[in-house]
Amino acid sequence: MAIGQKFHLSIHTSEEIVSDLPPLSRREREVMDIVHELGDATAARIREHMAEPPTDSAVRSVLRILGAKGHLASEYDGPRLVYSPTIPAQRARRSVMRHVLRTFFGGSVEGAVATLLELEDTRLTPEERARMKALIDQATEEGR
Amino acid sequence: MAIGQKFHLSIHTSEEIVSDLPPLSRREREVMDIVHELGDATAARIREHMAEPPTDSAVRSVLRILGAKGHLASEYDGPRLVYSPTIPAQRARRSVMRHVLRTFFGGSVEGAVATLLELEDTRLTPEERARMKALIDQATEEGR
DNA sequence: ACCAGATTGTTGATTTTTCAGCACGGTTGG
DNA sequence: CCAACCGTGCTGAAAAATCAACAATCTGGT
Repeated sequence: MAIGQKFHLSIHTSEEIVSDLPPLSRREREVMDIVHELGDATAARIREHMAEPPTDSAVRSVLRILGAKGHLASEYDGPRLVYSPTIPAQRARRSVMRHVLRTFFGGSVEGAVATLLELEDTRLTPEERARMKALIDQATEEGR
Repeated sequence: MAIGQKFHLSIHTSEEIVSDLPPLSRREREVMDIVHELGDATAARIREHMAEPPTDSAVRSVLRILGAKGHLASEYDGPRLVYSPTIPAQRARRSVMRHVLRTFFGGSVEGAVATLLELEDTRLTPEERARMKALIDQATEEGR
């Protein structure tokens, strides 16, 4: 992708309608996911997390493009660049949840919660359980 | 993509590790999402749901490729083909949730539930509320 | 039987994505 | 000082994805 080029504002594709940022290719999305998971990360660290990592320089290319597209911000930490999502984490979380809720659960919050609770590796402490119930009541109180 | 070709089993990219099916390109993912949302659908109906739909024949190309890749199954309903996901809905739901949970919520079920409940358009009936609380207790009882 | 319109699959050209090679700058330690 | 590294960004070539045009097939109505 020619870096300087104009992005004609569009579409999602899946998973997000991250505002009006250009859509992501496959590799780009993989990288974005990793950065979201890590919070922020260097090129090397990102590469470590890839299932079938290409060359180091290839990873950097993707990072540069993601920067140009406005999906990633970068900052120097000593000698090396650290990348992080431009979209605030909370907003990204909501956006993904909204999309998943709609696409896979027909909008049913209950269905989504049920699936979350049924995941094999779900372990709840009594505190979590209590807080979650409280959240449910609270949501209702607030007119939801 | 050459249709007859071998897919060397791999990776997700995001959103899912749908088993060992080949990964999805951007358009392909968009189409898959639509099919998941609709349950099943014809080419025309899928096209209607696209934000910036290409030609009808372009959509069909994608559908055919998704079929070849094993992501979609198709069946004739009278004159026309109806497409549906090969992966059972419940399995797809779990898979996506697992991915989102890990990528965006650091594995915190509580965090995910909180976001679900805070979505603007979340409206709960008293029954739903009650059932969700029951689900929480139930999950715990079952050693989770 | 025939036609108009709709549905499907194929092909090949164009655009995008993916990736490795290379060159440059900065750091470290011998 | 200068070699051996590490990190960075650019460039261009190979691979994949995207898409429209086309031809074939089927449907239903006249």
